[in-house]
Amino acid sequence: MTVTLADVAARAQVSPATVSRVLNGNYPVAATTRERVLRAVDELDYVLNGPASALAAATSDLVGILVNDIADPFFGIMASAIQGEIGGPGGRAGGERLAVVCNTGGSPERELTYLTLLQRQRAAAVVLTGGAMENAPHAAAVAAKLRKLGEAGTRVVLCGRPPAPDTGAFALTFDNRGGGRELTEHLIGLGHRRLGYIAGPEERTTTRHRLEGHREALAAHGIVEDPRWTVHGRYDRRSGYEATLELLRRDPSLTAVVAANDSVAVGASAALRESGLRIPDDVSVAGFDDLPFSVDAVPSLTTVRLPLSEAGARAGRIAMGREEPPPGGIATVRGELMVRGSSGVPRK
Amino acid sequence: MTVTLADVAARAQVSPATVSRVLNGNYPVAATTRERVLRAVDELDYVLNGPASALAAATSDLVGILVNDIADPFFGIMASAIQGEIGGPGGRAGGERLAVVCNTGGSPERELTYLTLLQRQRAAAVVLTGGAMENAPHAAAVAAKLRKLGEAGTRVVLCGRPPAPDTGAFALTFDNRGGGRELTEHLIGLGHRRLGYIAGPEERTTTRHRLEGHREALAAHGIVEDPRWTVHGRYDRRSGYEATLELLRRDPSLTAVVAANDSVAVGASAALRESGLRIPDDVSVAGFDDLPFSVDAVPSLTTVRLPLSEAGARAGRIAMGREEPPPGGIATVRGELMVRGSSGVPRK
DNA sequence: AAGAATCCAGCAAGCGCTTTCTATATATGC
DNA sequence: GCATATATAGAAAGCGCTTGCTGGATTCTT
Repeated sequence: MTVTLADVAARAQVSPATVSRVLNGNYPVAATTRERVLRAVDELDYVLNGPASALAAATSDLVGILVNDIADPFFGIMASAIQGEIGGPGGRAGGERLAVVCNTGGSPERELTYLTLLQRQRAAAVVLTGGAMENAPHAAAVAAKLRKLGEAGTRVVLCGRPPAPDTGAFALTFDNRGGGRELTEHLIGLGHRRLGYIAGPEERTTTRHRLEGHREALAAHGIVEDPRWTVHGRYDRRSGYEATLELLRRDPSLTAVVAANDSVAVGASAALRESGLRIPDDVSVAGFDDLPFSVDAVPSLTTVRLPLSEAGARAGRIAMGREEPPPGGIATVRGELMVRGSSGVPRK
Repeated sequence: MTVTLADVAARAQVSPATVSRVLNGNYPVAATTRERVLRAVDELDYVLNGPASALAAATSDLVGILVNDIADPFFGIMASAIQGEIGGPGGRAGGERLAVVCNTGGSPERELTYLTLLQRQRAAAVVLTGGAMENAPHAAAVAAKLRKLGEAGTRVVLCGRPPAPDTGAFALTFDNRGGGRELTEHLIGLGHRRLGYIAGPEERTTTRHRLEGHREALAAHGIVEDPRWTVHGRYDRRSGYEATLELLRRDPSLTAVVAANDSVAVGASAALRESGLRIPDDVSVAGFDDLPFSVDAVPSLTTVRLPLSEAGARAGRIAMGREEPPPGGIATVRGELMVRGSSGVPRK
């Protein structure tokens, strides 16, 4: 059998209550007693039973982090930053929390199931990262879940996600629309008038906002968009590669390709190169996020930097109640345009 | 108050026991009764209390995945594959398990603390990914923990990590040494005789094995290594960049740079380019892992492909008891040499 | 058609901890 | 020195669920 609190108590010749108090350090215990208990714990190699503790105390030390794709550094970086603030192990004693990353794979059902599982575990906090699905019934279901979680005392924070009104969740929203606009404006400023756009998956807020920003910029400069200039795909390299080929097929006269994110942009670059086009001489390329590899692309990628680490850290602190939530519960995080080698004046 | 089993039972006019059995589906319940219970669950929006359930049943549905750096796709890809097999949500009903990713940040203490936390939660399984620290006392502590976990019924699987003898853990080990040897042999075959090596952090099995493979290849071809040719660093781009500058300073006559992994290789490439050296005309570059971005590097990166996804999936299945563990509990996973544009014959 | 086998549901005893309340022992005030 | 605060430890009542056991109602056997 595994060692229980009672065993420790017996060995230290105290009551179970005392052992519990020593372990939790939330009640005065005489130094000599504490000493004795600690020794017994050590000798017996006792490990607290988490579920029992959670049940009795009606609290848990679990913090959930939901990500769309854990293999994507975009999420990895945020998750890492969040986890860093959760303390996880490494934080000072007592505040030991198990930060767990849950990979939804972009599936609405999994997102919901994970939320239920976390609710079931009575998680102390939940951080949802990245764009939300825009499917109406699902959005409503998620909102309902978040409200429930909040009511049960779980702190809910959205990081890089639009606010969820009436759920009590705090939101750190990325200004995807603004970033998209700025990026395209940069390209327009260089002289581009025929711009292809590789969008992310449909029904995702991130996809829509970035695309809207792009279109705002076009509209602001009186550029009439050709419907053939937009292709939807996934947020990965391969998708960028294929979409670019498609774009080129539809309109070989494009002088710039704006991608939904950096991975897509890298795929796009590969497709352009293989099509015999030089970057940026023949076609300019732009990404979004400024992931670590973007600066190493050749030529280095023009993109919009999102402070993923900073935002994640802040979300983590808010989730832990260690930082004041933003006024109104909502804060907008801006991106910063990074002009690099992949964008230049259009070819004649 | 939150809804409890008893509330559901009352509403469905059955005993709590029956509700529990309906929910767990491990005991015969009349169809009409089940129907009634399910309706009550729905109407009350009941969510099982995880800790209570885990306590009573003495089991948990938590599966832990330990990674060194969640922001690194190397781990992200494995974690994703593991989680995919854990079922997590998405697996068929009943088998719902919460796969949680724990980020150790490469810190021995955090690794240990996470293991304790998982032990505390009575995790159903634990998968440790990536290289282990070689610090002796720590290794012993981890081994002891793993043994304890195993004894408590937690299935322990190592993925991309050397076996931990006498712990009962199953191991899917990457053949880092063999891969390193093959890679360097390729370079030697091209004619290189002066090869720089950017190793990972010291006291890590992955670092050591790859380096040993490299040296085996050198030795096998009678190449005497200059101590100045090896630099240690972290497993990231920046480290590769700095180490390469250092390498160039120490011996500008190097004709090849072998990196501990792809990220480091990309950083190395950047440093070489900025130093006015062409790849591979002036200096060849090689990485390890074959992460997704490696094929997009310019020139594309010669590297050793590790089947991260496949290995992770297999580890996940073994952890879930859905696949026979390898004979002897240990399997070696080989890498595959990917010769691409970044390696060529040495300059004259 | 009576006894045996089969179903299905309930009772109740925990699972291992936390915490309120109570009891004892020592310290403090006047 | 006696009454009153102040520490410290214990007793015991759950927390919400699972499950072995029990028993009444059905169905099967011969």
